[in-house]
Amino acid sequence: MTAIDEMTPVAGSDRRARRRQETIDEILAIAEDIMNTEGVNGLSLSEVARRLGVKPPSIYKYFDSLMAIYDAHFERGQRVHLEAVRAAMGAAAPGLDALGAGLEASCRWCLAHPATAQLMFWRPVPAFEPTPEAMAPSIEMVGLERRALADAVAAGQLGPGADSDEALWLTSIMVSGVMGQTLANEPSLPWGAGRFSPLLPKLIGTLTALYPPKPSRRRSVG
Amino acid sequence: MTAIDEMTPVAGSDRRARRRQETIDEILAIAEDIMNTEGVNGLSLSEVARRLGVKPPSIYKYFDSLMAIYDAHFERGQRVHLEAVRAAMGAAAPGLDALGAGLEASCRWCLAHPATAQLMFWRPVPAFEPTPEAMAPSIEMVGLERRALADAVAAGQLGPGADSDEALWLTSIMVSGVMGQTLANEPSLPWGAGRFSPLLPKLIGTLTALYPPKPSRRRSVG
DNA sequence: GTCTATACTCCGATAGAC
DNA sequence: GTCTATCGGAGTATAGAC
Repeated sequence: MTAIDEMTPVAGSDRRARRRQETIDEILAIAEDIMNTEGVNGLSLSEVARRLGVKPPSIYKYFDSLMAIYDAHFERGQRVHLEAVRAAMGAAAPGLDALGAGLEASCRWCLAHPATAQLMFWRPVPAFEPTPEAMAPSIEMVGLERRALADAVAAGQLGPGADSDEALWLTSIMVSGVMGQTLANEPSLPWGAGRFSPLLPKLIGTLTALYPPKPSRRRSVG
Repeated sequence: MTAIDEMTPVAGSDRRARRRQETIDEILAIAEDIMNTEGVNGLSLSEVARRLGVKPPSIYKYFDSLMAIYDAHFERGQRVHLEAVRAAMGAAAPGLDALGAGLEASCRWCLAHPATAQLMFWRPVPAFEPTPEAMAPSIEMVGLERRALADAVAAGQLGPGADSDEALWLTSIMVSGVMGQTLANEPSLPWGAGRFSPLLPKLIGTLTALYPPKPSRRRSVG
């Protein structure tokens, strides 16, 4: 539930540009705080200004509109979330391990950024439509998961049917289900506690039952 | 996406009381329409009055506040949803069939009433806390599912571990995942179409892999 | 980049006449 | 049970002085 803090590097090392970027970062962090406490729809330009210690018109020097703040936060969320998942997958063995590690990292990140996760994955603000640029990281995200499934098939951990859109959608349903129930019912419990989050590994394990590998020549099975 | 229409029977057959109840029903139907088009948070007393053809103060003759409208709609949603699930389960064979039929009926109902479902299961309005009376049907709902799991164990369709809280939570995760992905990504497709809703039976089927029945003396296996 | 001032629209809710 | 009138507040956004 801490705000995304990201030291955005600034192109020219101009002091003014750096100061400006800091203000933008601060606005986005405040916006996330507001959404976490007031709900995603509770974000307002006026409240951002109030907490930043300026008057509402000043915000327009940094963002064109309230929706622009939503969009910038959405884009940043997608990007940081993607990096968290990528790092977790990279630290695990390719295949099922990487898939499980990535999905757990995704859930942990969503639990730490509940409002951002809702904005990204549940679209509770009808008036907000993310720009294509903001959506870009999510395409890469799908690619990561797809590759992990293919690796699992290549390693003999899953049957060939797992290298498919269907398997991808099944995993997204499982993660979405665990996250949805966790965020709605026990948002303040740490990951691994409560009724739902401990069940993620068991759910991912069902992929093995859904796409059983050929029993011959499989690697690393206990 | 049609509004819940419910002919609420009125105690005394007084004409005035009947007319009043009709107005209340109409207000709730309008409220659902507004939430379906403007988002759950987009509900406003003024808009209800506008569509009903009266001035905002008149609404207060029927509901004490905006939150009272949320609560009445929440309570009605829980009740009607429960009845839909109960009917579907009652028409199926006890055990896994009834469980699957109930969960599918639940999903179909949620897809037909997306805003109500979000209000009931995702709580997107932070200022709204349902009253205990409004929550009551959801307890009965859990009982129905729990009984179906127990029946499935008794019938030898699932192993004894399925008569458990864990199995209950797993099914709720599966349903929540399918519904969340469907409502967020393909809310206007009919049930059974698209990427996610066709996968519900497959997910429920994984219960058999998670809680395998004793291979002896099982009934009705293909 | 900050501010004041302003224009505008919307909201929930209440008082009191009819 | 309807209305008018009103209160008090919220919000987004722009114009223009400094």
